[in-house]
Amino acid sequence: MINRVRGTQDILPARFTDKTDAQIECWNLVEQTARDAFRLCGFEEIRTPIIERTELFERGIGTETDVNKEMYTFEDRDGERVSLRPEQTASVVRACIEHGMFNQPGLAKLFYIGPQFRRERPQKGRYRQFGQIGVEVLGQSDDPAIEAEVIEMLDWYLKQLRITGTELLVNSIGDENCRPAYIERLKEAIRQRLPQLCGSCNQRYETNPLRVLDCKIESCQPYLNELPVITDSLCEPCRAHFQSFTAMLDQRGIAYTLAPRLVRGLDYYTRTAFEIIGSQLGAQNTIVGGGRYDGLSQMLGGPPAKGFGFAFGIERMIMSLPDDAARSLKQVPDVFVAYIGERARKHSFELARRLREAGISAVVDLEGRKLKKSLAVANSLAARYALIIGDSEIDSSSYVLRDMTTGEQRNLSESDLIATLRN
RNA sequence: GCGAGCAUAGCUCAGUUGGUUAGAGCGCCUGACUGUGGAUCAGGAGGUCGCGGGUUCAAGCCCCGCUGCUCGCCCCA
Repeated sequence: MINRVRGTQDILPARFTDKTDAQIECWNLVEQTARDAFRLCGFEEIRTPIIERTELFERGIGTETDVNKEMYTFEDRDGERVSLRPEQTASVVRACIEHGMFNQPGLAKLFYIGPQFRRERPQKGRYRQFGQIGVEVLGQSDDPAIEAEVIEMLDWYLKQLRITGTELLVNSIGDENCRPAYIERLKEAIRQRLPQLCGSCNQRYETNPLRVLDCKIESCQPYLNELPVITDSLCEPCRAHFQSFTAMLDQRGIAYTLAPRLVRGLDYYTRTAFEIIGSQLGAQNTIVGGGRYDGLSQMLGGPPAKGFGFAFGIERMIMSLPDDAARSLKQVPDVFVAYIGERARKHSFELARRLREAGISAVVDLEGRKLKKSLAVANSLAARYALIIGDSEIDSSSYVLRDMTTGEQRNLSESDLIATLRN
């Protein structure tokens, strides 16, 4: 017995599993709804390789972080270091640079859907291979209208999925002009409180002071509230940008909460950062994270370009879905064709082909079962109708169509049959 | 990287202070019903009790090691 590798999942038809984030119906719902919602706003799909040069991710993330330890990295036969993508923003920006997409007029408004890989300890809603959907807007403009539009689109998407009870948190984390000075002020303030703060806060004081701000430890909370917030330290352009952004959310009637302690860990993030949190999952309650990353293109060796985007994990989105979300999506055949005898069997295959040509999904018994067994299979597949064909049906060119819900049966000619099955 | 829990049929689980042939429900197969599913009834298949070692007259049960899974912590691009 060879099992799947740790932290990966098989996505099965719902009738084979109760685990919603392993049901193909849920995945299709989340993915298809995204494609539809994003297309309405003029976004175009992009697919990038799941394998990239390790350097691509190291540039943006830095080599010494333990993010690196969580990458699947290996040496290719020719000695090149490659990694399974741990995120996709860098890949999308790389593709834009590589194909000169910034040279087209207007913005590149892109979305992607696909697997990503992080070698973490698996736990609830967290896998080593996980699905992610993301949106990126790249180009020369950093107009806050881009941010408001993207968030409105995301809001619409969540509404389409009937996910409610979410909260939008927004913040500005400044840029290279105002953030360094703020970080110094923050470190100074943290230094005063180091003895009172928890162990990981003490560690983050050294490695990533901004992250102290979103420590979840209860005993740290009173001290965190005393720390200076970045919103008070923004330079004038950043302050104006953020004000304009929130004003646009107001105009669009999108509710939000100012979250001055919402931060991002990496250097290329600038200005607007946001998250959408849900009530479903306790401490791990972030459903969507996003923000502006104006520094990334240049960091990857491309032209100066502004960027804004978000991403979310598909498994976690599925867990936020209402319970009945995927029920209507179960794929059931329109008709199951059952036959009696060898002559009818041949006839069934031909008839099934004509039904399929008419756009009707038809499943024929391939096992030579008795009528009774065929109907039992039709029942377990939840087929809407069963078609019963025997010698007398062939001779009279009139087939028995059985409604599997009511048990009602009608005799129909082939053309009436097709008309009925098409609804 | 750290911690906790779990591992018995396809699935969900029971299995007494260690006792002889390891059970149930659901599902699956066959039949009652030679051309009618779901309901009922009768029968059947399916298990190296995760793996390896130890204790014992005797281990699914106790002990040790390993592996796997799950859930936390850390981290979260």
